[in-house]
Amino acid sequence: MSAKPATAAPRAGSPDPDTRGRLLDAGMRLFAEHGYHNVSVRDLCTDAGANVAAVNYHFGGKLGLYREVVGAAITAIRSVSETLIFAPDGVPAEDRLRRYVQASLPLIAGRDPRVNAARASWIHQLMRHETSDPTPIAAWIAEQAFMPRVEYLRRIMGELLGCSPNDPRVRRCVMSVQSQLLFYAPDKFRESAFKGWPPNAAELARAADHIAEFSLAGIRRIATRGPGTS
Amino acid sequence: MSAKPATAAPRAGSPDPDTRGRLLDAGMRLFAEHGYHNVSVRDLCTDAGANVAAVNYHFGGKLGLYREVVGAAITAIRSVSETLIFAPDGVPAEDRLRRYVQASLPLIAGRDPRVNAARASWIHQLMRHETSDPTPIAAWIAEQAFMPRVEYLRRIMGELLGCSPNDPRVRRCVMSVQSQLLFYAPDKFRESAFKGWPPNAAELARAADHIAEFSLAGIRRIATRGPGTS
DNA sequence: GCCGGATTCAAACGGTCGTTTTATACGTTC
DNA sequence: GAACGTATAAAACGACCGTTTGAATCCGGC
Repeated sequence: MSAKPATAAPRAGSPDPDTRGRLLDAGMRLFAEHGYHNVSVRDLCTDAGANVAAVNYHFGGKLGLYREVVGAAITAIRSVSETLIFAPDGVPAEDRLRRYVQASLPLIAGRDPRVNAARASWIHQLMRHETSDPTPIAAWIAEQAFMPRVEYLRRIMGELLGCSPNDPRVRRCVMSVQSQLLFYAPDKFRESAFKGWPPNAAELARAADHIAEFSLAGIRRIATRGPGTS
Repeated sequence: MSAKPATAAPRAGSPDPDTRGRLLDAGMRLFAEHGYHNVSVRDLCTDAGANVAAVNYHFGGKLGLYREVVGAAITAIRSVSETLIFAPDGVPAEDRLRRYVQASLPLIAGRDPRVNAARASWIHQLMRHETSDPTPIAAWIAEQAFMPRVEYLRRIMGELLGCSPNDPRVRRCVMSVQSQLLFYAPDKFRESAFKGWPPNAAELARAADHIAEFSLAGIRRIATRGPGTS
């Protein structure tokens, strides 16, 4: 399978669109679908039309390919966060929360038509796999892909509650919102066990509206109670 | 050729406290910890001090042992639901929801001192594994262990919202509450990625209080909006 | 032509997997 | 004591795993 010249260095600046690229693509799809541990090197190479040895040659091993693919997904999700989820500080906190919820939910569920569906929900499917079966890079994924959005939510929540972002109520309200959103991440168990799952795009929009209003009311209620302990 | 001894009762009334019982015990601990796919028959037999062939002899295979162990856990969790989580219909709906949340959370997190910690959080750890890597009995687990509590929550929610349990708002409020609770299920990813996780018993009690008040306010807010669509 | 590095390939490595086979010991019942 | 069903034990089965090997192939530069 050689129709490409592939002039100079293999990984430095060269385009190298052949085997290496197809392996990255296959890794993105298969790892998201089945998780790191449930995809074999032979699966990847068959899908990419490459030889079994290609993964070791180009990435130094299965984990090397995983690392690279996760890195690409992280930069993708961070740029999506900046453009679609976050809003300038001038916007009222309530509206920023609504936007956060409305934009996050289709992204988490992998159904945002504006972005490559695979690339968008990728990191969430992947984190769900890490949840029960962590790889060596689990902490790195959390720090790079997850924490920026949590920090953003914490700032909003501090404003809504009228307290420091370090108040324990902030943390608990952040978890309340975030847990409702993550509930919609692709989930093989719910898909196979519950009828009507996953929800379609229209239902997803209604769910986002529900989560925003439900949570804003909850936050207002928590704000009326004194600062909590711990 | 023999997966089951045909004639006499190998499982019914016979004491058989030896290998078979130790395998069930090992299965309960190891499957909950690592999930079905990440525990090998040799792990189980080593832990139980049995021969590799014992699993096939007593349970007809690895899946047979899993089935039996899950069945025991399901009857355990259902009896716990009856005694600790549910309340009679006479109790006001708000109080029933509070009780549901307060009792569920330590159970889901595996930190209820009143019940065998392993047996209690068992089914939740297990469902988390099924989430990313389902076994053939995933749907059965959901139906037997999960749906009864969801149905109970739906009745409460119908009362609180003042509408039929079939109103779509009921379903969405149930998911809002349930997602906040399930967020606290044992989770290797969060453990390895976030400091301060998992929360201790005191923080867990505060979290339950937070979830109850947060959710009750959210529900009251949703109740003021007309019946939703879908 | 030929060289040298980059890439691909078929084959095999050692290892673990779930399961099966074969043989041996134990406890009853005849 | 012989026969029989039950239970455990050691060894092996075929399949798959991630990785490595070593030879074959390509291609620009000499």
